[in-house]
Amino acid sequence: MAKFTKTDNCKNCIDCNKKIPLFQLLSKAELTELNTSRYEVKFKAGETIFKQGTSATHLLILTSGLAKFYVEGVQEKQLIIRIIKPWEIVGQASLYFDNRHHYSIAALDDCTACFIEIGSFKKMIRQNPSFAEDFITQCTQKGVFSYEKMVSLSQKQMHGRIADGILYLSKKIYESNKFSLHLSRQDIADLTGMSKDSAIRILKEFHHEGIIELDGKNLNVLNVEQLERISETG
Amino acid sequence: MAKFTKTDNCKNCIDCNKKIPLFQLLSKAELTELNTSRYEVKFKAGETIFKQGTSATHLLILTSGLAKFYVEGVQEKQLIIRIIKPWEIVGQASLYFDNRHHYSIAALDDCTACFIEIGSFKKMIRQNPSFAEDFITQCTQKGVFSYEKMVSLSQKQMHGRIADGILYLSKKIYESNKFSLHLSRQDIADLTGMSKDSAIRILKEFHHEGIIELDGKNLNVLNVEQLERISETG
DNA sequence: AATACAAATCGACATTTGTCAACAAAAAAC
DNA sequence: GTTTTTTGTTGACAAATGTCGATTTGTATT
Repeated sequence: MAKFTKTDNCKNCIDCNKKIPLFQLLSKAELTELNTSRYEVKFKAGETIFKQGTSATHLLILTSGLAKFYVEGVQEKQLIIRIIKPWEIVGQASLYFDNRHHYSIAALDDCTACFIEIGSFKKMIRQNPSFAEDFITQCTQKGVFSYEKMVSLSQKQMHGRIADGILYLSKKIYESNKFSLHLSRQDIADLTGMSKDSAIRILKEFHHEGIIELDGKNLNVLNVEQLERISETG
Repeated sequence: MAKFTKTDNCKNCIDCNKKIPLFQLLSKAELTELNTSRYEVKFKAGETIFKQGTSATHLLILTSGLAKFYVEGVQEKQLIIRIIKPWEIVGQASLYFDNRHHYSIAALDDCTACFIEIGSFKKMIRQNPSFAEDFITQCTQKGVFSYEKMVSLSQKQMHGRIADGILYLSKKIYESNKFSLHLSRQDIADLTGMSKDSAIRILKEFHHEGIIELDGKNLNVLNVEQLERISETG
């Protein structure tokens, strides 16, 4: 079980101000108010942070570590929608809907998570229009991202989907061509909607063709352009 | 080309009040203000209402007819995300993002469309917190819908996807077990992420098994429970 | 009614993808 | 350091799905 601990990552919401663009729109008084309702918990790699179907009372912000955001599909299969990085606000989907988590989140790494009570967050939305606007912007961006993901999952063949997955990790998550993966092969399969065996096969193929260099968890993208070409042609 | 016409469907935004829940949160003054920036256009079946990639200056509300909301994927293929009915507000995704349409909308039927200028809509969001909240609710609902769609597209086999498609049309769009389809077989394929030939095959199969009755465009869902079972098992 | 054209249908076949079993490698537990 | 367990890897095969061409049906036009 996760330990309930105060950490040094984020002593106070007023500090978060610097890390989270959305919070820069809040006054010091508002940040102080958010701070009173927040608490922080540490999770070990593999632990579940949010479980699909449970009730949603708090929003989540990671202050360290990485997590996977996934939905539980048919026959125990997971579909990883995206990877969660520090300073991203997670939980919008449940905010005004039915107060249920419609997805699960699990730590890929040792994580520190800050939880913000939904009520106080909603209050900010009501009283601070700029905050509301920025929040809506984030929701709509996620919408566009979803459409692209649907196209990838439903219209591209395995090579295209793996290319999309690698490009996503490289550009959006690790922001580097060379990185040490937090995902297992099964996770990569769940991210790209295929069987683990197929994911391994395509990764190996890319490796042999010199598009990537993959040794265990160490991934090095050698030819971004070709990955992008594969992504576009499907 | 679409004719620019005033119609009787929606003479005034103040009437829309009755049809669109979101608009019930607006004061008469606010509705009047929205009304000044709106205009109405008729589209014939097949015409494009929004084209992916063009700039988004207005939100759309159908006052009559049906339309398909789709993204243009790889190799000219379309992925139909959902069907648009009258009194639903469309265009959120572009509102605060980059003012581009990230999807296309085409009339499936003769349609009457009401266009609301984005600026005046944004003003309502800033000045009316309840309006903003309700709007956010809609965005988050769409998010949850997207996750379910991704699971359907990526984890279910053709039978499950066709079942999902039929259930969606029956429950959400036509709100009846028996209806006259506005979609072509190709559209059904684009909605469920498969080839036209495969869609036809599965539909025929369902027909022969007595799950549905399908004659041309006339669809009658005979066994909802079985469709739901097929949807769940994938 | 005759024609033209698009949509729907179907079977045969090719390709893609998943499954399974066996094994190797790595990590965790002892 | 050894054992156990998990994770990764591979090939052979089976199942799912797409493609193609031929044919039929339906719809619009003359």
